[in-house]
Order: sequence, then structure tokens, then C-alpha cells
Amino acid sequence: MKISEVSEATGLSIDTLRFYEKIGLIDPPPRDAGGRRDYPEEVIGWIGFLDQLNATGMPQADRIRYAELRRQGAATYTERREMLQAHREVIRHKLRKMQDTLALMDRKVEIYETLEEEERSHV
Amino acid sequence: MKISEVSEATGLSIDTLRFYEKIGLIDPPPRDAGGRRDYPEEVIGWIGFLDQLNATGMPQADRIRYAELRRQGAATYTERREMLQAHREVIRHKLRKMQDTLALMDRKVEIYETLEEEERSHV
DNA sequence: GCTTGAGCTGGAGTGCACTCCAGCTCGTAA
DNA sequence: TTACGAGCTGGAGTGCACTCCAGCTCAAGC
Repeated sequence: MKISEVSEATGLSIDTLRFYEKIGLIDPPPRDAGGRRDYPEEVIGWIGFLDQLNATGMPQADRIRYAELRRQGAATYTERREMLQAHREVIRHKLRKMQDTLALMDRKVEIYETLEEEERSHV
Repeated sequence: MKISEVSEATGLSIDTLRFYEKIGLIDPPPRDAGGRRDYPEEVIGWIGFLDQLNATGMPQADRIRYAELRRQGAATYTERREMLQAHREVIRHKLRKMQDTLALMDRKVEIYETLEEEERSHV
């Protein structure tokens, strides 16, 4: 896959793809005859996963660490599992906070509706 | 309340409190005889709310906008309600993505457990 | 064979959200 | 009465995560 196709498929900009490669989040892909990156299809899934880690607040440094462990293969299964378990707890915590805030938004919206009603009534 | 007390109570640093005042997230509190900030107790609740907006990903600019509307009183109820409703949708969306990622973490942890088991067995 | 467009590199620049610092004042305790 | 600690101001600095740029190469179509 050409870099433009990967960009299209993942929603990451071409610059971001090269940046991710530079910092070690994406393996340097093979190059074609003209020296251009030729990504394997699998990179799409990997980027999607990185994106999920990102969207749930895993810091860059941790994602880089995970990518590094992944490159090292079977010897790092345990450490990778532990990272995911730790991140799972972070997500659970955020989830609870989000749910609380969502409930608060609901209450506040109702309060504002009442206040707007009052404003309208004592014109 | 002294700035150190507010810092203590909210978990924001003293620098951040002054920074929030500068950008308009917190109303400039009255000063004591010596020119030091003397915050009303209510600021704690307001900061807690700001914190929730923050933790659920509302950008600074939007929080500033909300704070500004709040200062303008009853005339801005509708706009504030609309902001909170919009943010509620953002939260709902994030919540779904988080739940998906949580489920993925669960699956991946299981996969790693299986792989670790296999590694151990064919010593 | 020349133009066009995609891709390349190394490095500089950006925006957000703080965080730190120098040098000052003020109130309290020894 | 002086030493100390808390707080003050304006402005510079930081870290993260990109984003942009100049100047280059290469392949393909006219």
C-alpha cells in the first residue's frame, strides 16, 4: 500500500504516518524501486489499534513501549499483557468518571430548561 | 479562602489557579488588605465542574466560552444548555468507544494468556 | 524529453495547557 | 526588627503530539 492509501484508510495524515514511523510506533515498511514506502496491509489494523489506545488516553511513550515489545515477539507476551491490563483499569476509571459527568450533564440540562421556562414566564 | 487552600481542595496547582483566572475560567476573586486573593467557597464547586468538563475532553476554548456565558447570567441559559447538550453527545460517543476498547482489552488479555500458556508448555 | 504530481528527507514551527522563574511585597512569629 | 514564608506580577519555558516547509527525486503521461 502507498502512504496515501494508508492515510486514506486510517484517517492519519501522511505526515503523521511518517512521524509515527520515526518515533517507533509503526515499523519502517519496505520501499519500492523508487524508494517509496510500500506498507503491508496489516498496518491498517495495527494503526486502528494504536488509535484506540490513543483515544482512550494512553500516552505516546506507552504506545511506543508497546510497539517496541511487539517487535520483540513472543518473549514479551507477559509484559504486553500487563500493559493492557493496566490500561484496562485506566479505561474503567475514565468510564466511571464519564458516566458521572454524563449524568451531571443530564441534570444540568434539565435545570437550564426549568430556568429558561421561568425566564419566559415572568416576562 | 486563600489560594493555597483552594489548591489543596481542588488538586489544581497555585500556578494553574492563577492561569485559569488569567484566561477567564475563574472569576478574579476579591483581594484581602495585603492584595492577596480571597476566594469564595463556591469556587471549589465551579472548579470541580470545570474539571469534569476537562476530564471528559471539552477543549479549553469551550470551557472559557462557558465561563464567559455564566458570568453574563440569565440571558445565556439557552446557549449554556446547548453547549452542555452538545458536550453530552461527545461524551456518549467517547463512552461507546471506551466500552469497545475495554472489550478489546479483555479479548487481548485472554489471547496473551493463551499465548503465554503455549510458550510455557513447549519448553 | 519535459512537465506534473506523489513521495522523500531533515528540520523548523505550532497549539494546547500548563509550569517555572526572578524579583517584588506583605503579615506574622521569634 | 528582622527573618521567613506565602503570595504577587509579567513573562519565559516546557512537553506533548503533531504539522508544515524547502528542496530534492522519481515515474508516468503528453
